[in-house]
Amino acid sequence: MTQSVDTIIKTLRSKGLKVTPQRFAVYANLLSRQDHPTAEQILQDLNKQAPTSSQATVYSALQALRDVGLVREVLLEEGVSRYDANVEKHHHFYCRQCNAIEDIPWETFPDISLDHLRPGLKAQTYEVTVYGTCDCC
Amino acid sequence: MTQSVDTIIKTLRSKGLKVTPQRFAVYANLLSRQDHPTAEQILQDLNKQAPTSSQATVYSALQALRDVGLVREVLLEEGVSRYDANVEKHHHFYCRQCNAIEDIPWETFPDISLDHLRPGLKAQTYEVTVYGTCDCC
DNA sequence: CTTTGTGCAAACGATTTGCAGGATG
DNA sequence: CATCCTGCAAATCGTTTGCACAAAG
Repeated sequence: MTQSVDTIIKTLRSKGLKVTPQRFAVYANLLSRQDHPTAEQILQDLNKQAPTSSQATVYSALQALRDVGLVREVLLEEGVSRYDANVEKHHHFYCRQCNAIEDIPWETFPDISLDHLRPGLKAQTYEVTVYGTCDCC
Repeated sequence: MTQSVDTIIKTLRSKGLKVTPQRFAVYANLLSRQDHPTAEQILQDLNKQAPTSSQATVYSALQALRDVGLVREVLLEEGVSRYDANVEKHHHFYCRQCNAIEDIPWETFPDISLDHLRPGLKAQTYEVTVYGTCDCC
């Protein structure tokens, strides 16, 4: 999942986004982690050593990345958006104990047929969310 | 899904909740609708004719109902919690156009085996979320 | 009567916005 | 050099809380 600086820059440019240190940092940070951090956590992480980004900038970077489809928003915890740089089809596991979110590979479950939905609903995609507890809990 | 006044009162009592007009109204309102309203929408609805409940009361009623398992919180829209009086196992359809949320009966999809999750994850339940557009969109 | 619920207004936390400077393509 | 981005502070929105009063069991 970790990519070279050049690749990241090319990806951002290919989506028409100007490459700034802050935006690069947000996206690179997200690509480098396997958890699903909140905007606040990313901000903390980026400013751990030295201040590099402001709050508003992190929020707007995430918005831009989401708008161009490089980042997905995950709504599983009350009150906060969490972010995921994995935009391939996949499912999620949510730990009710520690609120950890983990990706589940798409192939883990057999494909579900959406043919039996009530007529009138036009389905585009689906995903499975599994609730439980993880190792550390 | 609509139940008699008596049944609703008995249900609330059976969960150890004091039956007040406001709490009754919130629960009855939720039972009577098939959409998945926000706290704000319930408040509006209840106070449409005449003011019956305050904002804080609706929020605390929803909290109480959720705590005893009579109501489920649905997190599919950014920034808001929506509520569902259907606490049976079921799936959800989310309309990306109008943000409508609709229940999908559990039997619509074949049961998924959770046996192939990475070892270490203890699954309790799962649910499928289908994204698409609905009739009116 | 004791406990729990209600209502108001103020407090809160996550996210957004307005606007003046700065950096990018 | 025109456009888009950054940072700050103030604003907004959903939700929670403190506290005095009222109602339920």
